[in-house]
Amino acid sequence: MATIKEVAQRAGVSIRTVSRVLNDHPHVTNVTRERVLSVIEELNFRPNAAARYMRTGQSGLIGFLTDEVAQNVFSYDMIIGAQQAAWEQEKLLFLLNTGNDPQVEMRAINMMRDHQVEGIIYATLYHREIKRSQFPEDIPTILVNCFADDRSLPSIVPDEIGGGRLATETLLKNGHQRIGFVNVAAKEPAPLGRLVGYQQALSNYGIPFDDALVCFIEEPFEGLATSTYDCVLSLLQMSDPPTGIFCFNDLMALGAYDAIRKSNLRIPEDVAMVGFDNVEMLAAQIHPPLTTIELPLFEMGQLAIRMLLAGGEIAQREPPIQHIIECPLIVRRSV
Amino acid sequence: MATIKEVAQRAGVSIRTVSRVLNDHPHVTNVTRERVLSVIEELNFRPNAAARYMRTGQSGLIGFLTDEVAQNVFSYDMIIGAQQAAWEQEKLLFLLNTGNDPQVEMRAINMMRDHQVEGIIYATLYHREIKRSQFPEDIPTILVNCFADDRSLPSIVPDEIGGGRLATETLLKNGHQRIGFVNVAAKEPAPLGRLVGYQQALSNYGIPFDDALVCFIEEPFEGLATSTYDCVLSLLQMSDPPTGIFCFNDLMALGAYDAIRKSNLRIPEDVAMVGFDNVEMLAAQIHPPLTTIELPLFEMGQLAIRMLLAGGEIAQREPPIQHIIECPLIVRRSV
DNA sequence: CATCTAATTGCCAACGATGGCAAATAATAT
DNA sequence: ATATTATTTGCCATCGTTGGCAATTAGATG
Repeated sequence: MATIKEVAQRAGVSIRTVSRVLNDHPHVTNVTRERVLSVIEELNFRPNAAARYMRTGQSGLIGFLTDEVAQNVFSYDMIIGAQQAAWEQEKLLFLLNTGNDPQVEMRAINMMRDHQVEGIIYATLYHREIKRSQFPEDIPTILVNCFADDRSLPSIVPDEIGGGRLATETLLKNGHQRIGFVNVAAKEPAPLGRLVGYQQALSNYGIPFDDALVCFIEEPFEGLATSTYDCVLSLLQMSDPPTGIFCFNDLMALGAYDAIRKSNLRIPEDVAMVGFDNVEMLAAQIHPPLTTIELPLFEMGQLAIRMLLAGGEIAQREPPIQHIIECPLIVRRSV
Repeated sequence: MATIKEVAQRAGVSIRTVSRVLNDHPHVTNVTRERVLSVIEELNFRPNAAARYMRTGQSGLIGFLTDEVAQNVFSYDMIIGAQQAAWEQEKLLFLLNTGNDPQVEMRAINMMRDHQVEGIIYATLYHREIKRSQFPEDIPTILVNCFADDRSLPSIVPDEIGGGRLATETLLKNGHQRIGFVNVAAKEPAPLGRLVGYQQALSNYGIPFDDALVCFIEEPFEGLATSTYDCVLSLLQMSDPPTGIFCFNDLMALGAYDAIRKSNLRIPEDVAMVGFDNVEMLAAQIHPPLTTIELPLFEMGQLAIRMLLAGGEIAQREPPIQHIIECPLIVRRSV
């Protein structure tokens, strides 16, 4: 690999002059500049980023740490969004999935630090709280889909309550009065928040909350669709069954579809469905295509990088920004 | 961030001694070593990777380039496999998704080169041929799910023929004689290979090939499940309909499921199904769970990194290794 | 033609770490 | 005590790049 020294030699100038050309500094005659440029082309020279960092202190590197996000299809869009935003500013992204192992997490952060990342994004699969103390004080850090226990780090999280409300109101708006909600049992912001949204929507429409219409799927979540199937089946066997069902996520909606069909009911004529997450592969492909609330993962990843790179202005603001991202409705054909 | 110089100063030794401690070199008394170690701890010092690279030439960085892999849920496991293998050897992975834009691809490769990656993995979403000329000569490169036009780069691809054969034989072994194959129409290794495998399996069982049983879904592939739905429906309306169906991928199997149910047939009692890809979220969640052929993406990603890091031994072998990875059968309940 | 200013170019010291070699110190033998 | 060897430590150049400052060259003016 050619170095600036070789370029200088070949062009018959000093390395200082080459450096001037590289960094668009003044005080180089056009003829010299052209000559240098052509040698650069000829040798296919590119400045060494590590050496450049040594002088400038700018590594151009960002760490993207995830607990198990990268393992899960639901969330890959976040990484793409981040990568794209990084690309726009000529930054490179280190991807590291820790599997939510604190040991691995620590080593990972150390590795990132070794490589002088300009900042770290930490993204979680499930919306949850994390400990501030895991993260170094001296590296700008942005949280995605999670927030620090003491709120001392900027974070970007989805509006669970708003999403739950929007899903429910979508059904209400279409005339449904009895609305089932298949939730999960975890005490986390997503199930908790969406339930609040569900209740808010009902109350907005003056409909009393009936807890017989809400069921909670227990962990483990492996057979999520199957558990939902059972749950929806019993919901439909009530004396006064729901005509609309809101599922905690799209995968569960898949199980709900099966249960509804099993009960010889049609979607959306007999039972309307709204999901959550907008996993394209599922929601757009099942029959009928699922109306769902989008978790704007791409935008969240993108925003994270942009906030990070905005540096002083945004990332360092006190108190740190807690971004709550709206979750839009994606209308398909299940309502 | 502390430097080696500060550590040396604080410990009352020269930087050379600190360097010796850091790199486990001999000729340091235990008491000195302990003292240095404690200062390192105290200052939370970690050697600067860029500076270290400058002397050693080892960046510890690997570029993971994808065309659109990272955009697609089908392929995410590949990245995780790669990242995990890199982690094992203390390497960091740059993830860059180019969206299959040659311009972006070139810039991406340049950026990786700037950062002195020790190698590049290039992975494609669909199994296909790529041009050798896009890639630099002077950086070890390994292809995943694709191969170079002149076979001059090591590559790792799935055994499409074997997978197609295995899928078909799974149905044959279960007594099915009329087996439908819903393929896609592209002239690429995957559809072409799986069709060959399908034919081989039939011939192994002495069953004549009937092209009325094979259909080809045309691009665009957006409504893939829906197109498959139509296709399977007509397959089932034949005078001598198939009792087993092999789908090009799991998503299409989703459409096939709908068609089979629509025809008032049961899976697997009336019609057995085999998919391809083993997309957990689909295959394990639909009802009944889908028996499918696994595309071992995790292993492919892992192997790519391992080959790269094995360096001289494997990566540089002439002619370059063309790894063909077997696709195992995942038995669930649809056969 | 000498002088002065402006425009261009080059020398060199950093950045943080490593490793060859020399120097200093300690341990042993004479 | 001195000489010899083994052990431990330190000085310094180096990696590729940038930027301050000095040096050179060209151009303009008296």
